[in-house]
Amino acid sequence: MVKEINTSIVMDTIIRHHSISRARISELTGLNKGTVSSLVLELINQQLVFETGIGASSGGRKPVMLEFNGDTGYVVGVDLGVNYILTILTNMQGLIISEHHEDITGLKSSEIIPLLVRTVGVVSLQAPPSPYGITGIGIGVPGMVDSDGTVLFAPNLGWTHVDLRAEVQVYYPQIPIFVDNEANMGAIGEKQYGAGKEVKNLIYISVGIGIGAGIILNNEVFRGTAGYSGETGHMTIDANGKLCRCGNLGCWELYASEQALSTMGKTIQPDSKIDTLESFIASAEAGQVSIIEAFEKIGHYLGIGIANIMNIFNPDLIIIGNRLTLAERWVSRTLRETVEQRALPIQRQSATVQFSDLSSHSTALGASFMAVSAFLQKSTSRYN
Amino acid sequence: MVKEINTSIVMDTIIRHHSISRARISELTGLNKGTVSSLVLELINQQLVFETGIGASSGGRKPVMLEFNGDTGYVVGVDLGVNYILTILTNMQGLIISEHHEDITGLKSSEIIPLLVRTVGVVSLQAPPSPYGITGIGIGVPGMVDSDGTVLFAPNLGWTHVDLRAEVQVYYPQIPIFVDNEANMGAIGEKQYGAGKEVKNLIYISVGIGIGAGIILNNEVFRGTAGYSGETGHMTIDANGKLCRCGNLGCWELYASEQALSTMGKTIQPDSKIDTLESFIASAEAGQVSIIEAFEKIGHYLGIGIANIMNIFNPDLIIIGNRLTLAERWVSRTLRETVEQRALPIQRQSATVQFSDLSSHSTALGASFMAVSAFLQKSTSRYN
DNA sequence: AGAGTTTGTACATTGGTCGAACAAAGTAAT
DNA sequence: ATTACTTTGTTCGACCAATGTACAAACTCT
Repeated sequence: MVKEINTSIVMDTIIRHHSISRARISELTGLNKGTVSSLVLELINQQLVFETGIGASSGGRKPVMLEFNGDTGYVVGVDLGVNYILTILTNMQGLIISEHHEDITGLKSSEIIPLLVRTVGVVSLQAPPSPYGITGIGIGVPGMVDSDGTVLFAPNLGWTHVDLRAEVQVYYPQIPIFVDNEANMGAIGEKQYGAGKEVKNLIYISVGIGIGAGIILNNEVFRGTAGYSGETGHMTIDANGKLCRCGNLGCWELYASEQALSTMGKTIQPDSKIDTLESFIASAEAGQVSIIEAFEKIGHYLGIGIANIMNIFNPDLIIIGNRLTLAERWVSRTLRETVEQRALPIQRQSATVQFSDLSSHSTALGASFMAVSAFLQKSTSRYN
Repeated sequence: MVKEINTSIVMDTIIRHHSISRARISELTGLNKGTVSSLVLELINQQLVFETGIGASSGGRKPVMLEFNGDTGYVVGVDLGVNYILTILTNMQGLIISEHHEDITGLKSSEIIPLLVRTVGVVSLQAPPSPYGITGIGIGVPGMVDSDGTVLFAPNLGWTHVDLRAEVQVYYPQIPIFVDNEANMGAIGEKQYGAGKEVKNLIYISVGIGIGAGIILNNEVFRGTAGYSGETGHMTIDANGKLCRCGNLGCWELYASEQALSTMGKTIQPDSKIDTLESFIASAEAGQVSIIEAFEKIGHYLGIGIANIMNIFNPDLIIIGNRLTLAERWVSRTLRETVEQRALPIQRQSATVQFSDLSSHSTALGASFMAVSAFLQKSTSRYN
């Protein structure tokens, strides 16, 4: 039991430092040299770690460097979007080995899951031979997910109470499957592989058709009591504002998402069929001032909500992800100006706001990391 | 190291169950009977626990019941308000032994600390003889406090960068002192002794002149990266609303605090000197409709912010504390109606909203508990 | 070449939990 | 009352895993 914890600590240290000697692990963790030696031996036997060679001396015997064996197994990460499925195969270090993109516009919900399973199959076949094979599948979904992997409500997919984990599990009975909200997965992705590596408290704001947030506090995802935290899109920012379909007035996402953009677009060009984000971007790139101004307005309103989040959480880092990052160029300035004006000075000092590092891969990478994390936990526990 | 953890577990179990046998502790914790026996023996020797007698048999030998010795020592909790100091002496179980209230309206900040120290002395003298004596002092302050116990900014006291802990420590060099934000202390108080006992995620909303929040997530206070979380009073709820002195527009506390009430009062009766909360309450009790409507409006706006907090955190419980609880009668209805209308249905299902259980003592009790908690941690650790 | 460093392993020691046995104290049925 | 069965709490040896010490190996520096 103590051993499990120590094994985890050693494993984490090796992963974090990429290449490290036993002696240095002992220093960093405070564990005895002998203890480290024996734990490392077990990890090597499990093929989770290997010796890569001799390092540079610091005045004495040269150290034997250890590395995490990123290719000890592979995992699948799925970003199930409103109109696409992005499926990736990564090794244990988040290196993308294979990637598959599928458009699902117009598909019925009953067709989506089989297709999703098929894409998992496609990328899995690209996995090189490895000691552990495919060790897990993670899936990020645009909706509320409970702790059993059931999608309770995904408005933009039209799903209610779909037991996604169970349905996928049928096809892969042996492989652990993890389903979570797309914003949580995005937050995990950024924390692990993106801008949030060095950070304890980060909020990932997923701006697509609506707005959701993945909340990482003290290095762990905070899901709330029932798993429904992060519904920031329905935070009121205008007490007497527009009516949202949720019943509330002045919800943030009515002012600062693709849906807001679409509403603005209708005012600008009532009979145009410019409606997708891509088409707005094209117009902006072509220099259409009214569209650029629309983006700037979106940036402004994003800033208002972000200032709120700063004031409430005092995070290290706020990352803006999902589709609206495509418009960073036009929303960024007003966003930053608004945060500058509106957040408390003391909050601005400690927090950074930035757009996603991993661009469109945050969620898929986060999903794959959930599987990696579970695998490592199992492997370093006694009963595996 | 393992022993410390197990000792803590045993101690917690005893405290939580008030009266419990060794056998039952072993069952509940999963620890071996022999292990529990030996750990309990040490706790008894430390006078933290004692045997209270024989319990009821469940078909075999009668158990020896164990109880936490609440009177093994005493702690002081201070609620430093904007115009009062409330100082209490409690035993280790939060039982108030002595209480002292002091009005500080009009006092200069240089006079406050000596007075605070004096009140601590007054209540301390009421402590009965005990094995450990006064084991700690906790102080809740209406402002931002860093991890060193320095009050960085307390606008309503007019304090900037006051090293409160150090200044009090001078008078009590041997006693550990804990300084934290008043809302954090309130949240701790409610969690430990009030409505939040059974709950993992609770947000305590302190509504006084401004609004602050104490955030408890997964049973622990969440303070944010630099310790400035919970500044919910400056959450924008009206994007184009009134200008706040913080520089932002439409801050929550402009619409839902004593300061909001005071603003409304000026509109209702421009030349009246009815300005304090107490005078508004007196008017409402006298049946003055315009004042009652003002309270109802406050309730409405409180509801808007609370719905936001529900949507963001998905907590088990939201507790409204501090001065405005005095007006519960008039704000409660509109508050609940607004939350009902505005929070997502799924959030309302899992969360409860209520006014403070401990009325005006939440903060002082929370402050005293911080001291208790630190004492127990020290006592159950090896080096004490 | 010799002295001093650093790395990693070997082994006895130690702290602390666990399991099993057992004594003490009770209940329930005959 | 006697007997059988439960439950509680302690004792004691076994065992697991971390620690400290010693030491060999490998290296640097003078």
